[in-house]
Amino acid sequence: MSGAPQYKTLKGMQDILPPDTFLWQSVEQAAHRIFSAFGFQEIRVPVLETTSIFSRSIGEQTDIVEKEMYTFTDKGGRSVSLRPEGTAAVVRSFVEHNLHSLPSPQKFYYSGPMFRYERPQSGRFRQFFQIGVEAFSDPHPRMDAEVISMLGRFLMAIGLEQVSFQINSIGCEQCRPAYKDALLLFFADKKEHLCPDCVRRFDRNPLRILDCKVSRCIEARTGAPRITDHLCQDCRMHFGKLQELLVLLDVSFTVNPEMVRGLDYYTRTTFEVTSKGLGSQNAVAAGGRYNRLVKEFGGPDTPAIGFAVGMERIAELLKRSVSLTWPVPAAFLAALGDTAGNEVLRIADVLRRQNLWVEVGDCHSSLKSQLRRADRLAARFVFILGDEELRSGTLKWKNLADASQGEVKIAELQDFLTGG
RNA sequence: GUGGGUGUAGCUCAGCCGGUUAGAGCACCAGGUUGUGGCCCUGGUGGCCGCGGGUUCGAAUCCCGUCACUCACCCCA
Repeated sequence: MSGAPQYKTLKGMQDILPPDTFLWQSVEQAAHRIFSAFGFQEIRVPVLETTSIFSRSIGEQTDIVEKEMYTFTDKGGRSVSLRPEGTAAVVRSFVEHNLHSLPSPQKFYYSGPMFRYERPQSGRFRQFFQIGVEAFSDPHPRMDAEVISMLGRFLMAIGLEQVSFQINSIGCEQCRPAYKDALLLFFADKKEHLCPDCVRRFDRNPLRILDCKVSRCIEARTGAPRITDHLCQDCRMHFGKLQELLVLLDVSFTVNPEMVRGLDYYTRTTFEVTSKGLGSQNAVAAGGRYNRLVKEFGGPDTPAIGFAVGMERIAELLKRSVSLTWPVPAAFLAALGDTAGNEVLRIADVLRRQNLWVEVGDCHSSLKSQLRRADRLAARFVFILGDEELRSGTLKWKNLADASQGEVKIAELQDFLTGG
């Protein structure tokens, strides 16, 4: 064998291999099933977009835009970027194709790879997969509740129940500025008690001080004003109604006024689903309402709400509770000699047309080695075709699990396999 | 971008106070007489001991550098 491989995946990128891919498929199928029941339809958007689509929506000042995007100039001299998240591109598509003219509300889901140039760590990759949803045109908290409960149903469907929902409202353009001022006022004389990161946050994004993990910052922020106490009338009613509906829909949650989201475009409702035991990257899904983004993209004034779930993190959690299973062949056809080898190919073709997984042995290998291969694949049945069987038009069958065996006519093989 | 940890066979690891041809388990392949897998036995394939330099008679082992992986910070799904 060769030594160190010449080519490897880039840092932060990974191959998803069997049997993991089977797990991924089942998660994707569950998403399609659950989301469809809520009226969400799939949308597929490019992974590459004009850079400004992301910088404008996510926020020029955010880390994502400032230092984490895969941005380059294409051969036409345009600045393009691999998408660091899905919402911006879906909003672009919504506006570009006038999707507001579809029956309202317009509900979409998508899945695919996202890219951020970050230092990888547990649960964090440079290419990572998200399944996301976006619902447009409904400003009512009913839609917030629908989207959040759908996320809950999805996580339940895939068997992920040891998670906690946290919700918050970060207000709107009416009430958030005043809250920000209150926060700045509160921290103004406590600046020297804050960690260096938070001193920086004080100027750039004071809300972030609220979820700093440094103990002296936690101390410094006791008694800090809470966003939930500074919401305007409309935002407060919206948030209250949402909680009422979540209770009605049997979604258990906690209100976390200190939860801050990283993207600039959120208004009012934000939420996050976390799981213990994922290391520090413990969010498996997150989202929120963004009522101004469509308009900012040149579309009609359209409210919207969405979320994204992190596939790698979900898969990681599921791998601990579900044992990964490989699919097994329905039949392994062992043949002895050329004539039998040909016949077995013909039989395999007939069975495969019925979508049965059939493997064929090497007719020039010993029966022993063919059986060993069948055993390794854990085939449900082995069928043996040699000179004797060719003469009588039969096959010897063997059940590898209990070593039982018998005979079956070639013509009746299909019934044998599909009948029971 | 910052800090810690780790790099020996496909996988999990031993060897590491320097000393003969670098090991184990698992996995893989082949045999253990005629057309029967698993279990067992035997044999085999497979390592520039991450890479480069230094110290030394001699380096997987000590030193320096570098790269990769990993965890954490930052940030986030």
